[in-house]
Amino acid sequence: MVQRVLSSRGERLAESRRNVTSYDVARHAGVSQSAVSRCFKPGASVSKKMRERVMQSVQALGYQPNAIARGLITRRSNMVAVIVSNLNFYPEVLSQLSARFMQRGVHVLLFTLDHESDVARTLEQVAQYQVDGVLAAAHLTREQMAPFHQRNVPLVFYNRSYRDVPVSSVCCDQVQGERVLVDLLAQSGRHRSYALLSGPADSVVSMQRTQGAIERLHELGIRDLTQVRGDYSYDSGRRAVHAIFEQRGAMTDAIVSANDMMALGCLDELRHRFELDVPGDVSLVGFDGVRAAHWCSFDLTTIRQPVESMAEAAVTMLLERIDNPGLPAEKRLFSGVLRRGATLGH
Amino acid sequence: MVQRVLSSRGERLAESRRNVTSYDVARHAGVSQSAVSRCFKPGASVSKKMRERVMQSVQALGYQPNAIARGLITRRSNMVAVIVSNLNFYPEVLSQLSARFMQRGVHVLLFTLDHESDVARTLEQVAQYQVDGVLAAAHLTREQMAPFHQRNVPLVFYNRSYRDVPVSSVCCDQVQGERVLVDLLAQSGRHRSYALLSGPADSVVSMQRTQGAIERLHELGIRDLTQVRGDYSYDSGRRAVHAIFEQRGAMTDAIVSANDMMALGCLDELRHRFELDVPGDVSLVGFDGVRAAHWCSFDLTTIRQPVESMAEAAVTMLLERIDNPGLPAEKRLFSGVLRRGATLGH
DNA sequence: ACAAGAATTGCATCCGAAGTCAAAACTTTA
DNA sequence: TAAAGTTTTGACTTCGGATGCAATTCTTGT
Repeated sequence: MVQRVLSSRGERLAESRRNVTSYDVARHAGVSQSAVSRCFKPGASVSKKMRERVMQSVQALGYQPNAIARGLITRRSNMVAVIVSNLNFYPEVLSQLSARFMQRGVHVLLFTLDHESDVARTLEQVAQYQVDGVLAAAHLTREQMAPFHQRNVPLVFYNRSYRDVPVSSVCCDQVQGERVLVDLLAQSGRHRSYALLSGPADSVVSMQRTQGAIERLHELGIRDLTQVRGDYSYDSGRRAVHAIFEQRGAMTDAIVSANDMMALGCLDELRHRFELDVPGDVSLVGFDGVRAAHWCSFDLTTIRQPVESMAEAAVTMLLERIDNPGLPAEKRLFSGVLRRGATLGH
Repeated sequence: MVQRVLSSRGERLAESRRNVTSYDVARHAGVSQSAVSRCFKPGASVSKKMRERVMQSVQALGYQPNAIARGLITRRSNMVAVIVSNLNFYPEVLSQLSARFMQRGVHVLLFTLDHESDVARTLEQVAQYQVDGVLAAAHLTREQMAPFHQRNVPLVFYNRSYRDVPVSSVCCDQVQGERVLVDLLAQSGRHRSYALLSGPADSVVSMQRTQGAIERLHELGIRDLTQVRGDYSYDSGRRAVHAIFEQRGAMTDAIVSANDMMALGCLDELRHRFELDVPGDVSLVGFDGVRAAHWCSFDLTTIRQPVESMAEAAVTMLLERIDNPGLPAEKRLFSGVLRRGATLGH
């Protein structure tokens, strides 16, 4: 049957199954394969006549260069791996990153981690796909970074910095942001009792934020504070309110949440379950500056991460290092932008 | 200089720059390259002794098969393209899709479209990367699908269906969902005047929803309704309220929004700017079932898209068709799940 | 111990584009 | 118009792993 298809007129059919290759174009145009290849390379030495002839055949056959084959020989896949842990806050980040990479003709191989646990398996996959670079919004151990360094695959971290490892990163200054928030709380009302709501135990970002807050509270002479833990989600924010009030009765009148989602959960729970007034009875601050924080129902006081600038910086840093592997590691730290909402007593 | 590096002891250095290949492993283990390759192929004929020897060298050298090279010869990249238009509602979808693909060892090449406009350029890229399949949550014209059909690259649409084109899709039944909502509105209160808030003009989903609502309203003998248009965003929902009241005075007491985000915008604007009671003064329904719709501040009545089932179905359909290109196109339609919140008068 | 059969292994080739280098085709100059 | 110089072009090799097929090794039965 296949035989029959291939005979006589069958060439068409057979071709539609196979991909159109540069050889096909070459034959059609009556030139060599190299010539075709050169027509797709920007600065190559090709005469006008040649280029026209080739392009005509390209059009006629609907030829598309095979990026896989090209990647094999050039050792450049034009793909980067983007590794994100959870998509809670990251949808905004991811869409920024993706858009910016695409704009520069780089393709994104997406890896999502459910529990920051299957990192090892994921990294194996990343390595096999010969990506030109890795943008990680997830925690890697030093050992896990090693293969990339060895193979000269640049690695840029998003919102994870490693104090003692010379690796590039783009971060929002969690500590400073948290200090600003605490100062604001301290100034704006005389709060009797503070509660800190942190994120998951394995989140470095959460740890930094909580630490930053504690540090500043201590400096201000406030040592008496409740600490509870959530998982960054709205629901865990709601639950946290109960945990806080159980620990300290209704004393608590200032809550510092490690992110906006949990803060919104707190806010709703305070208002609707406890029928408390925010900011009348309790002051509340978050961190991130997610969309919902700006909604009229909430109007949360928070620190907005400059996602656009950070994404731009991360993308640029990575691409620069791909083009120039010699560049040293660099850590860029962005300040968050205070957004003063109505969740703060005065 | 390179010469010097290559001489004598330099082999090491040179190797660390280059990737470890199956040849390197073969040499190290004293076997042929084919043998190494076979050790990585599941059902291949390899003796225990051989496998052990090879794997030892693999460990020693830290060999990772090159997925690009493999893809070239097998014509299977093990990558699928996921094309999403905007990430408003899609973060949830995307994380579902990504997780499920990863789980099955398939890699996701992500393409995000800002304006559903640069589809053409994007598709070119997709074609060049030899993906095994395409999962599109964006609108393609028939001509844009053609190349994939020709090259036998399966294509599955997410929430876009094409009545007359035999192409696979997984959709939520927009029309039926909207009818349920309208029925609920009609039953639950005697509304004087309905307003329909639709999404962007080029969104097929929005069109279906709006049409579904209009159809059912007509069937119920309600012809007198206001129509305004938003862009799916919270802010456009807020603006829409003004537009509605400008058109019909304060007559309107039922708003049917084409998605949740805009509905939430309406809700906030109604309550906070207009100081109206929802559901006392105005009833409101959305569509999608996003997380925020469930938050206590809103408790929106909406139709939840069964994202998990839909993602699972889409992934399965695509992978099945990759493994078996003969499978016919199939359209799967999921019913939305009514979520009755507190935004409905009675 | 030896032939027949089954299981392994290695050789050679292929996938599709890119780059090297020498041959061929053009220009310029004397 | 021939020689020298410049630009284009094509033959051939390469990237790294997979696979058909022949050669080899290992079983098994007699």
